[in-house]
Amino acid sequence: MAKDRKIDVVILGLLYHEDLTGYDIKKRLDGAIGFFWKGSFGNIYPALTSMENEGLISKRKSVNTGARERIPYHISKKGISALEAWLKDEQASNELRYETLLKLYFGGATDRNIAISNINVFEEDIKRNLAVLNMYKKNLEKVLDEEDHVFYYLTVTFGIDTYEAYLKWCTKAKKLLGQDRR
Amino acid sequence: MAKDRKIDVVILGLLYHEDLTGYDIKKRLDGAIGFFWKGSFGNIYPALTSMENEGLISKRKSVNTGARERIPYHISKKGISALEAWLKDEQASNELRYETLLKLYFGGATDRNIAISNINVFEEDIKRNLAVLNMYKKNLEKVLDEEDHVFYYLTVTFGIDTYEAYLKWCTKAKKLLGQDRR
DNA sequence: ATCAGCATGTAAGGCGTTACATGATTCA
DNA sequence: TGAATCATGTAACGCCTTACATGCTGAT
Repeated sequence: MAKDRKIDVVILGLLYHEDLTGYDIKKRLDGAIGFFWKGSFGNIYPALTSMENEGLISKRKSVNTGARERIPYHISKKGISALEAWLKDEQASNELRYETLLKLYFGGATDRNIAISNINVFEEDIKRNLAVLNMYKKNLEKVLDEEDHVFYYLTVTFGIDTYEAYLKWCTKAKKLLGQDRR
Repeated sequence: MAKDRKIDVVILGLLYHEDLTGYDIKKRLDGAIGFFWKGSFGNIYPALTSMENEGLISKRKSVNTGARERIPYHISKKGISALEAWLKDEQASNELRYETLLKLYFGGATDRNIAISNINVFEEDIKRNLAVLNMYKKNLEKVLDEEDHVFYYLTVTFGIDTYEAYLKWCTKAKKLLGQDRR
């Protein structure tokens, strides 16, 4: 498996449950997973090719659903082993790159209203995302007893809890910047 | 300024206050900024060179402090304009890539204890970081009235608030995974 | 008729990580 | 003596984003 290409394990994780095409995988990444991991076509398709060469996954016969051909992939035993090895490996790289915080950190270089305005933009964005996550949560609660849904539920509540913390911080931050005008 | 190379604005933001060498800049990025933005030598030095070619910054005369030469950089008027333009631009890309959440999402592929163990590793990591951030906060509170320190303070409290939310979530998550064993 | 969505892929180019090269000073 | 820190840089390599190419189907 490619050393630094994390999309590989995302693909393996998804294929563990069902055969999927590259397009399907992209759809999944545009959903709930997208809140903590992103992927693009130019990222996914080459990964599928190289993972097939490594024997981690295999092509199933392509299906024509009317539109273009669909090429579903299937996980192999080797692929399952690789997925398990990754899950058991305790080290995980968690990184956030928050341009909003960067702008705030350097906010002293311009008018303070710019900083407040940037916080507002961030706040609106988070509110939109929070609404989506709450919808996911609501749907997941109905099926919490089904296989693996606890895990999906937990990633969604992680998002909700942190986004709610963000919103509280936004309020505090704007208050501090407003009051403390010098 | 390079289109997609965000390290440029980090450098400009830091140079706005004082002349710094590449090494100094790396030190800053290893401190409080590192919680929301990272940088490496192989990232910083080439950026300094290209930004000098663009006239955003300029070399000051190199100083020998005994060890190797130090080459401080100074921000130009053009550099200040670029920094301000970036601050005023409302769009900001905020991305998190949380491998821990990825492992949790796909946690159904192995023993549930693996998932719990991964949460524990994450929790310990967050606790360590939280201790550092609380120290930063304590130090900043003493000098909150000084120029720009409100901004540094706010980025630190952002980190503290979200990390505390993470910890609460960890407790909930482990409880749910423990109880709900099927 | 046209646009959105389905679907697979390639190509260019930039960006970043990691390791390496070099070498002085300070401290244990 | 040896390790850590100071300090600047280069090189290899891989990864990812973005844009492009292609073309069908179904809905408006």
